[in-house]
Formats: sequence, structure tokens, C-alpha cells
Amino acid sequence: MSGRYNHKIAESKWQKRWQEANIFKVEKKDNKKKYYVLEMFPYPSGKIHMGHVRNYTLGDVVARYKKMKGYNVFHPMGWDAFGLPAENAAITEKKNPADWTYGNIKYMRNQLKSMGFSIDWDRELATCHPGYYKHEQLFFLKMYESGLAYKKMSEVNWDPVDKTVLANEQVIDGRGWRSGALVVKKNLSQWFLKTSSYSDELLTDLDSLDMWPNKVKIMQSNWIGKSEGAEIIFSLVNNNILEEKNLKVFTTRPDTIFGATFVAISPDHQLANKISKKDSAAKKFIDQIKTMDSEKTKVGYNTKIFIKHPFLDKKIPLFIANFVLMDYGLGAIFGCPAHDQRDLEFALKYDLDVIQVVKSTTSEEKFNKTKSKALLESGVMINSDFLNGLENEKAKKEVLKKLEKEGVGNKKTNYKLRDWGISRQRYWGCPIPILYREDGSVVPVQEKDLPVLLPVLNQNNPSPTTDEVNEWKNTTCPSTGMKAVRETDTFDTFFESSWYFLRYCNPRSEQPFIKKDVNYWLPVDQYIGGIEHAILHLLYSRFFTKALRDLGFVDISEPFKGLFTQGMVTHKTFKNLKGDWVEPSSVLENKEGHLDNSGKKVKVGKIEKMSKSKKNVVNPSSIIDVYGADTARWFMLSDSPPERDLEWTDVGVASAHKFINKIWDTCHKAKNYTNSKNLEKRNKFDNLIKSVSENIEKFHFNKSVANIYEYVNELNKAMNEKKASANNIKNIVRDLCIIIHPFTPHLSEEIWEALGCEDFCANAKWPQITKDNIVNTIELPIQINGKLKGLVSAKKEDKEEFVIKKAKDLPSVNKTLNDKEVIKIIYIPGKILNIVIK
RNA sequence: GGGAGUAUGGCGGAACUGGUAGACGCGCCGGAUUCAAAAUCCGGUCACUUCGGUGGUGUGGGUUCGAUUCCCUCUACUCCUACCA
Repeated sequence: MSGRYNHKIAESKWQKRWQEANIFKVEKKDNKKKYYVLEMFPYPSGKIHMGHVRNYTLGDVVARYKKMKGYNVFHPMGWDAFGLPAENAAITEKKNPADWTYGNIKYMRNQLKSMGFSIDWDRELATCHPGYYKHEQLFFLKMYESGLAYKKMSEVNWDPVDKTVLANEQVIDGRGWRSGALVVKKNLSQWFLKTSSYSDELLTDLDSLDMWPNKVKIMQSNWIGKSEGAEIIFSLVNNNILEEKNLKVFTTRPDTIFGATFVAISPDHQLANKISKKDSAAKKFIDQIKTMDSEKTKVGYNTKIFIKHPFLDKKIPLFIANFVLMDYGLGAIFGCPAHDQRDLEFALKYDLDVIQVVKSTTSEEKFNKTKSKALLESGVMINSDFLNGLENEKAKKEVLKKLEKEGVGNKKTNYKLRDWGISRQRYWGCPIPILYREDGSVVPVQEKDLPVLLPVLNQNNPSPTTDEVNEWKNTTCPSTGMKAVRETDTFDTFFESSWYFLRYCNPRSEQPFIKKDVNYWLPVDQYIGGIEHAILHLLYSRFFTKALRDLGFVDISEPFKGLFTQGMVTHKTFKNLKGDWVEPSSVLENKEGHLDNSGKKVKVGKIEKMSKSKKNVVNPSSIIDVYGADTARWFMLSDSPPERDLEWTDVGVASAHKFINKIWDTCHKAKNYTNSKNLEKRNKFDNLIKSVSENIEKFHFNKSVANIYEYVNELNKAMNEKKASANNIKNIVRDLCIIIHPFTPHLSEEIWEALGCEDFCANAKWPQITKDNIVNTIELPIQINGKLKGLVSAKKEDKEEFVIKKAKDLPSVNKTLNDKEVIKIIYIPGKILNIVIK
């Protein structure tokens, strides 16, 4: 052990040894407590980015720490391998999506390995592999059988020039990203999963997820959007154009029923459709709305049809209105302008009556329609017949009673959560195992015929879909022999990511899962990923787990026990005077400002998330090459708390690198240290080890890092001052080696070996701290009137009189006290002594 | 419009359930080493100060022996969501 630490040699050496010794390979061990650490798996886009480095470093700290704490740690890795970029590559690089994807996986796997993550690579999976996706085809068939999967018409973005369906992210300002053509909405029959039938369970189970960030739970709860209210049946009067006699609406404010002055339906409501067939003006209006496209202004069409108020002998007009949404509630509402802002705006525009029915009890102010501000507060009912005088919450119940008694309404709970549309008109995805027979029937592919393999493309199609592969698409029905065509849509790629964490338990099994393994490993103890997946991925995974449970595949109800959402990796940006982004690495700073490499002035931009378009990405591989993986890891963990954004800076990386070398030098010095006297206990070091552990458990890695800095500084001090015996130092260094291991594993192994320790450091036991090693003498602050006057060495068990006496010995205390009258003394053992004087 | 969150030195950030504000790191300053530099090591670093102290955690107030921490007011910024009846 001498000379400079060479990360290039050390890192590849230990990666090789770990692999040869298979130390991260895990199996189920019933006598050992398991710990499942999972980071969100990457999309194989080509190469890893700093976001990945941060994500997997955080997870690796937890995984290595828990292993040293004696857990059977499960830490697998895989690839979210289906998706659009592979198809784009097929277009721009003329590559087969499969070849492109597998090539990227190979490259990125090596990059991840060069980071030294403690992953069980034997469990690696790629979702585009038939061995993976055949199981989700089975799930789909089971869901179809049980009514959980169904088909209905739904809108897609259609590019009329490229003649293709576009994903939302391919529509930019209403135009196709490639053709630039105006995108039109087109109705297609598509597959859906009934996520909505799990709305209530998905909502209530959020309460059990106490190791999830509150923020994420609130976001999911809002997304599910439970609201309680009533359905009310109105009867239609004087209508001679429709067969319908009734119209049902949903409301959360049944108490305001006497303030109803109009009823409105969505342009997509079936009644609107019927009206438009008889009323050409209505049809014109509806067509107009469809081209208006996300306008905020409220427009309506008066159908001249009237509605009877359920409790009054009163007729109110029926409108078709653009602000009524078809996919929430029933697509029909009653408008109470006095107590709903939207209704008020609409009423003022179309000169409809405004009747106040709730009087606020909190604000004195009377409702005033000319201010065009609806009264939303609770209060007491007025102008409301049998409800007058009631609190409006009470009135809700009374109205419901009466509605139910008269058979014109009922209590109803609504959810915003909609069913999950899983059809994608894409090639690079999992084929949906359905046949459409020539007699018109929909036939699920038989289980024995799974998987339905993706056809191989043999042409460089500008936008490939399975629809174009006729020899694949045209087939026969296996039971009748009739002609049939395959479903040519593929699954949304969220389908694959909704169950991969279960598949890791038995990644090569012919069965989708082996229950005893799943029951052992699941749920995931610690899931780590970006906040951008707070809603969709996490909600779909929770839904999928529940659905698989109900189909008998698994026994758990929630997949992720603990969740951590990490912040982004950011970097400064620059723009030249033309407004183009300039790479930070080519910018020089001098007295006159910032210049690019041709000497032209550049403007300093904001600090933003690393992205190719802003040219502010830093390539992990070049960092690993120059500084090493341990430096990259250490930098990722220093300073910034993991949940916040981390700004990438060159000086930050350099200083992380410096510390790696400092640890090495310190340990080197310690190895050659001699001193026979044992002058000091190792209290300080034990205290710091305790802090490092606690901070890892709490995901405060930046604080653990600070503790390690202190530990190394203390170690140097102890050696410089010859304050400890050689044996003492030896133990301190050995413990240092262990506590830095989760952060900088290669360096720690290298020191471990140099110290002559047995086995791998990765297999070592985390130091046990006994209580009596922890310092209980503190420097107790002494205050007078809340102002600090000095410190006194004291133990927690010291008596008040003793501490006061010691305090009075302090000159600063003595002087301030003088002979002033002491009013009160506050003594909190181990915390503070405060003397209150006049 | 609705919801969530943040605000502490030149910078990133510490401060456990109210108890020494600024741990640790960066930067900066000084010193050692060196022919010199880099690297490294040691020390200093909130502001003001008559060297006794005084002020200080976005603003203004409150509770308390004591407030970055709890309560109220205002301001700024960030994120999510959005005509959800």
C-alpha cells in the first residue's frame, strides 16, 4: 500500500473479483431477513445519463449498507425495452428496432457495471424479450376473461400526411412532429383496462403506505379524485323531437337545487347527438366546438328544450355547453350560477337567472351577481322551500332523502380516475393476443399459442406498424379454421413496467411467477426513482398488483412498501448571441465575461436539468474514465439532499476526487503509524459511525458524507497528535473502510486488502456500536436571559446545583450575574442551563 | 382557479421531539513545504464592534426563560394540476 490511488486499475480489478466470486448473487433463504432494493429500470436509449448514475448510486448505497447489516439483499436490474425511440432509430438510422435495442442494452450494461453497482446480474431481464412479454399476454387474456379488459371507441391523434397515429409527445403545437401537418382527432376502437373498478381500493390503500412521500400520495389521491354527491333525474318537457323523457345529471351540490336556472350537457352527450340530428343549428354548434380546441371561453347552445325542476312547478332551459365534460360524471349538469363560478360566467353571458340559495354565515357580505363572483362558502339555506334555514351540509342530506323518496335521484360517488387505454398503434411493443374472425367475432388467442411474437420487419419503413406485415396479420382461427386477422395494436409500454418488479423473483421461469419466491421477496422494501412517475407508473403498478392478486397470480396488494423520489441532475447553460445553446465545456470565463471557443460572447443561462437539447449534459463514462466511479458516486452523494436537485459542477467533482485520494493517503499513513501509548478512547469515532448509520437509514446521505469527512479529519488529528495507540488506529481505519464502502466500494476494497483484512469488505459486518462507547459528556451551554454566556462540561446525570456552581465559576457568567436578582433557573439536563435575572 | 412545497454566510447545505445558528464541503484569506509552481499539509473565514459586546435564519407581528423550529400576516420563487359540476 503506497503511492497514489489508481482508480483505473482498482475499479476494474474489484468489479472483476466481485463478479468471479458472485457475491451479489442472491437466493431465497428462509432463515434470513430479506431486503428488496429497486431503482426504476432504465429505457435503453443508447447510453446512461447522470440521472441514472444518481438513481442507481442512491439505491446501491442502501443495498450495500443493508447487506453489511446482515440482510439478504435483493437488488436486480433490467430494461424497459419497448418504446418509441427504437422506432425513430429505425427511421433515422435504418436499424431494426430489436437490433438497436439489444445493442444499446449491451453498451449500457457495461456502463452500469463500470459504476460498480451491487446488482445480481443473473436476474437481468428485458421487456422486449418474448420470454418476458408472453406472460403479460397471458395476463391480458385472464383480464379479458374476467371482464377487466374491454374494447371501446376512443380518440387518437392522427397525422393525415404521414398517415399514422401519433403519441401525445409527438404532437407539437397541434402539428405532427415529422410532417408538420395539423393533427386531427380520429376515433378508433381500442382496448382498455378497468382501472376504475379499483378506484376506491387504490385510494384507501394509500393510507397504508406510510413510507411513501406525502407529496406522491396527495398527487395520486387528487388523480383518483373521489367526490361524493348525487345523481338527479330531470324530466324533459315540451320536447317533441326526442324520444327520451329524462336526463340524469351528477352534482356535488344537491343542496343548491333551488338555485338551478339551467341544465347543460356536453357536446359529446348522446342526447346532444340526437338533438343535432333534428336540429341543424345544434349540429353546426357542436361541429364548431370540436375545432375550437381547448378554448377557455364558455359557449353554449340553447336547445329550446325545457327541463322540469324536480321540486317546483318551474321550467328551466337545456343547453349544450362546451365546458361540460363527457368523461366526468354523466356529462350533464344543472347550473346554479349563484354558487358555482363556471355556472355564473355562463349565466351572465346568456342572461340566465341567478338565484342565491345559500347565505354565508361567516362573511357579512351579500352575494352580488354584478361582481361575477360566485358564493362558494358554506352557510344557511334561503329561497329553498323545505330547506330554508338549514345548514347547507344538512340540506344536502335532506335533498337526497326527498330525491330518493320520490324516485328521482340517489346518492352517488364519482371518481376522476378513468380506465387505462392500453392500445398503441405501434410496432415496437407487445402484441395484443386477439384475433378478429371473419364472422365478426373477437377471439382471444389460446394460451397454448402464446407468445404472439412480433413479426420481423424486413423493410425500412418510415413508421413501422405490425399492420403492414400481411403474412403475420392474416391467420386462421384455430378452433373454427375461419379466416382471421390479428390485433395489430401493441400494449402501452406502461404495461411492461407494471409488473417487472415481480418477475425479477423468477426471471427465467416458464410460469410467470413462483408464489413462494414472490411471497418471500415482495413487497419492494425501497423503491427509488424520479418524481415524474409519481402518478402513472406507480398507479398502474399498484393497479396491476391488485388485478394480479384477484386473478390468483400473487398474494400481495401493494408492490412498493417504501418509495423515495430523487431530484434531477442539473447543470449550467449558455447561449450565444444568436440564441443557440452552447456547451458549457467550450465556454471560457475571463474578465470581460464568458466566451465560446471562437472568442464570441455567450450569455449565462439558467441552471437546468441536463438535456441534449440544451447541450448541458455531462457524459458519465468520461467522468468515470478521468476520475473513476467512486468519485462520481461520492460527488452524487455529497452536499445536496437526494430529494433535491443536484447541480453538476466541475469544481465539485474535483473536490470529491481530492477526498478519495485523501482517504487513501490517510489510510496509508495509518498503516505505518506507530505509538504504544493509548491515550484516548474512541468515543468520537463511534459517535460518527452511529451518525453515518442513522443518516443512511433516513436517506440523508449528504449528512453521512459530512460525518465521514469529520471521521477522516479526526483520524488525521489523532495520528498527528499521537493521541491513540497503533492498535486503536488500526481498528478505526478498519471501521472507516466499512463505513465508506456503500459510498466508494472500490476504494474501500483496495484499502481492505492493503490492511490485510479477510474476505471482501463488501461481505464485512457493519460495526456494532455499544452504548458505553457513545459520548455522554457534552459541552452544556449556559445562558443568561436566553443569551449564551459560555459552555460547561457536564454529563446528562449531573445535578442542577452542581451545574449551577460550575456555571458561576465562568468569568462571563459571574460578571453578568453580578449581584442581580435571579428570578428563575431553567435546567434541562444534557441540553441547557438558563439563568433568568432581573 | 385549486393543491403541494421552499426561503439560513460569497455558494451547496447542517441544526434530533423549541435549547450553543452556520456542522461538513466549496470558495476565499494567511502560513508551512518548494528555486518556483502544481499537489499536499496546518490555521482562519456571518456582519458590526470602543474587543465589554451588539445585531443576525425572506417580511411584519405573537406565544415562550429561550424560536431557523410553533401560531398569524405579507412577499418571492418552485413544482403539480386544471372548466372534474
